[in-house]
Amino acid sequence: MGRHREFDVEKALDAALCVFWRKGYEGASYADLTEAAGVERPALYSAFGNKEALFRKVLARYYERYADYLPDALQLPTAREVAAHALQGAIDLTTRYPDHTGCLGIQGVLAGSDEAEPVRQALIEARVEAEAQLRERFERAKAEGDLPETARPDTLATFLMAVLHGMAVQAKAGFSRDTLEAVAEQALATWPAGKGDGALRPKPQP
Amino acid sequence: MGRHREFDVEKALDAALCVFWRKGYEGASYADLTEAAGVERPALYSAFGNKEALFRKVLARYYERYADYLPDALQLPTAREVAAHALQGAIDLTTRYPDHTGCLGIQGVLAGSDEAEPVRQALIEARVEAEAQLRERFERAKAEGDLPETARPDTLATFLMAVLHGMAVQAKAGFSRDTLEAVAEQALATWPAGKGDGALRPKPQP
DNA sequence: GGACTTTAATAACGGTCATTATGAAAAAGG
DNA sequence: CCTTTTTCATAATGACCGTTATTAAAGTCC
Repeated sequence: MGRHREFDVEKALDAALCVFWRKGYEGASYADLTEAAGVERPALYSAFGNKEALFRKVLARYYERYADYLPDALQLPTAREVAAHALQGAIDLTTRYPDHTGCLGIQGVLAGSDEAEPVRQALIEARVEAEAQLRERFERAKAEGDLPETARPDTLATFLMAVLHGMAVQAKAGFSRDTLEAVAEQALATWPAGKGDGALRPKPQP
Repeated sequence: MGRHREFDVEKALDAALCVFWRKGYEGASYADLTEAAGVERPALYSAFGNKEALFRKVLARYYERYADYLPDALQLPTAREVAAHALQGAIDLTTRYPDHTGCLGIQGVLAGSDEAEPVRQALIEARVEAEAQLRERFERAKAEGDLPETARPDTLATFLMAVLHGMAVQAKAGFSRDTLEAVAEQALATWPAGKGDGALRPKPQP
C-alpha cells in the first residue's frame, strides 16, 4: 500500500551515471544530480540512499552496461585478441559519448579528498579484479601455447591495464578515437607472438 | 619599509605542493594548505593570491623541481633511450614519496567540478606541450635514422604519454616500483628498432 | 469513505568551502 | 618618538556542500 513512485528509477540512475561520469564522484553535487534526474533531493535519498550508496549503484550499472567489454574479451581464443578487444572496447567507451568522455572508473581513483576514500578504495578493488581476470586469462593462454614460455602474464595484464588507464586519461583530455586507436595499435605491436597468431599482427615488420 | 614576512615562502610553497600532490586541486582545502604550511589563511592569500594562482605557482615548481626528467631525457642520443629515461623518471617520481604517490599533473586532469575547469585546461596544455616535445624529438630521431622510416613519431609520442599516464594512475593506486618497471619494460619491448640500437633490445624476438 | 502508508515538495539544518574585512603587532623612515 | 607601511591573527562573510525535518499529496486496504 502507499503512494506509487512517480519517477523512473532506471532513468534517474542513468542520469546520475552521466553526471558522475562527467564530473567524477566529488565534482558531482546533489544539485547536479537532482537537476539531471529531474527529481527532488529527498526522492534520490529515499530511492538510493546517500551519495556514496548512489555512486556504488551507479558504478555497478556502469560495469554492467557500459564497461562490459572485458567479459566478452576474455572469451576470445587468443591472448592477443583478448588484448585487442579490450583496447578497442575501452576506446569505444571513452570516446563514444562526447559529453562524458574518459572512464567513470578512473576519474574516481585519482580524486583525493578524504571523504572520497571509501569510494576510491572500491574503484581500486574493481581495477584489481579486472587485472586479475586478465592475468588468469593470460596464464591460460601461456598454458595453451598461445603465449610463449618467456611471457609473463602478470606483466602483460598490468601493462595492458596501464595502457587502458592512459587512454582513459587521454580521452578525458579530448583525444580523438583515431589517435587512441593508433596508441592501441602501438601497444599491440609489442605483444608476444603465440604459435598460432603470427599472421594476425596488423603490421608485420618488413 | 614595513614589517618583514615571518614565514619562508619557499617552504610554504613546498608544503602546498605536497598537499596538492596528495589530494589534488579540488581535494585540497585551504584548511589543509594552511595547516601544512604552518601559516594563517590571509598570509597565503597575500603571498600567492587565490587558490588557483597558488596551484599554478605550485605546478610551475612541480615541473621545475620534480617532473624535470623530460628535458634530460630529450637530450639522450637515441629515441629508445629517451623513452626509457622518461619511463624511469616517471616511475621514480610517482613512487619515491610514499605519502604522495602518483603524478600531481595527472590528478587534476580528471577531477571534474566546474570551478576546476581552468586548472584542468592548464594541465591539459602542459601535457600537450610535453607530448609535442617528444614528437619533435622522435621526428629528429627518424631523420637521423635512429627510428625506421615506418615509425610514426606522433603515435610513439602519444603511446609513450599513455603509458606514463597509466603508470601514474597505477602508482596512485599503490603499485610498487618493481611492478611499474615491468610495465615500462613491456612498453619498450614494442619500440621500433633503429639502425644503431638493435643490440639494446632487452628481449629480441626469437 | 476513512485510517494508514508511502511518496513528493519545500525548506531548513549544521558544516565546510574559498575569500576577506578588521584591527593589532612589527618594522622602517623622518 | 611618531607616522607610515606591511604583515600578522582573529573572525566573519556568503555560498554551497550533503543530509534531513516537516508538511502536503497520492494511493491502498478495511
